[in-house]
Amino acid sequence: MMPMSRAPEPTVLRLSIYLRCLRKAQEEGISTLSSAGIERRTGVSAVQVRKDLSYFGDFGTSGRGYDVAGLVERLRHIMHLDEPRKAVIVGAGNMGSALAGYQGIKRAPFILTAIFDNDPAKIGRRLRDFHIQHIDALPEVVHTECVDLGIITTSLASAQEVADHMAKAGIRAILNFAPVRLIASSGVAIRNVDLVKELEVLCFYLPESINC
Amino acid sequence: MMPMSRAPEPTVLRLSIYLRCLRKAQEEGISTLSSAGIERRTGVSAVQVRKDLSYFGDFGTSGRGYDVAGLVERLRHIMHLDEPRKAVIVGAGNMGSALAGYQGIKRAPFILTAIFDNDPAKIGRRLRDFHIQHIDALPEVVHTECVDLGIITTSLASAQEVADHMAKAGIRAILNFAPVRLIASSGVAIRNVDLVKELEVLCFYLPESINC
DNA sequence: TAGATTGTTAATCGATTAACAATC
DNA sequence: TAGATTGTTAATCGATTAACAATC
Repeated sequence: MMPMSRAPEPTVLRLSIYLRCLRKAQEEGISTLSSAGIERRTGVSAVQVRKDLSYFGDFGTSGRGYDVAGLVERLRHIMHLDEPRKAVIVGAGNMGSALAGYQGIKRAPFILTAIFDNDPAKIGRRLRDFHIQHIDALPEVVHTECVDLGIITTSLASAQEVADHMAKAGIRAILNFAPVRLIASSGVAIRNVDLVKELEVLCFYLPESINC
Repeated sequence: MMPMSRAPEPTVLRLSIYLRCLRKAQEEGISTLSSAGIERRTGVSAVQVRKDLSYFGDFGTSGRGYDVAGLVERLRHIMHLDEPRKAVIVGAGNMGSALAGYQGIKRAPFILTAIFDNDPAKIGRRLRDFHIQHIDALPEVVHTECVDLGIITTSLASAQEVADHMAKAGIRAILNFAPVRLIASSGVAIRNVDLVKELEVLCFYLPESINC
């Protein structure tokens, strides 16, 4: 009935899954999808889909399901993806370079705006479509370009300092690739991509030495 | 008391956190750490730490805490990180290249063994310390080198096919960077790193247009 | 012994699932 | 109307937290 604000985090993660599924359906020319249809395409149970969506409003039609285009628009709005979201990368190493070339981060609504580093040897050098800027220029760029998202691809040693710089510059959301749990400034959302952790967890589920 | 096998997944994820914390403490020359000490260093509550460890055995000493070196060894064993773990990358694009240069994946117990692609133009070319091999060579390499881990950095379009190839070649654990939920062959553990999803979730938690 | 800290059992909390009335 | 499907309330499930006896 009423949009209740506080959705659990697992729900928010699934919204992104639904959005991807609906966009794909849209490309396939499908105009209506039931929660059962979304289950078939995502693996998330139909009742979970309906429950998740119900946190934000009534989007479906009894007996028919959800209008695909309409729900895409609603989800885009709910997730704040209906206007451009500018991002900057700090750390012009391997990972920063890979992300700067990654299409997913350059597609709407995301706009990759600048890349920073603190290594004097790198400043001014070209990386993909960008010139690497000194980290000191971050606040200026964040301010003039209205940057929302900060991506940290520095070494472990610099990550917390960079996160603090970002928060101070006004960035309210950080994606961190350094293998450290950052201490968040208040009001700053942080998500961590921890590749070593992922590999270690996979090893846990691996039977010991199957191949040898 | 008794090691009870079935630990919940959140527990397994935290084991990796504890291991990192303990290794750091070890480097700092700390020989004993209580669950309260681990809480201070990781943010995971002391009772959670004790509960998590209790799934696998009794590792602590009442009144003192945990022997750091001993617990590191125990955790390494529990997580199957006490012998080399060979990994291959499929997809020699930006992300594959970045991972091939990433130290975290080259440090013990991980050994990056080979990189594959299906683009004839790339085969044989040098990438970091490797020569890119044709994907058809995957089963041979997996077999002779005893590869445990497969990392997928291909496009969305190829990811499922590559996952199937990996499973058929005998790889039992896959780390997937393509933005798609892979259908796992039975007995194959899969973890997904979904960067667009991470960015979208961050946007959800972002207030709308603060900087503009 | 007294103080500190573990490992476990019971209580709580939060998310998922089941059941179902409402409605197109 | 009959069939399909939604949104919600109640029941279940699983993980976290609290309480505490055991023990070094």
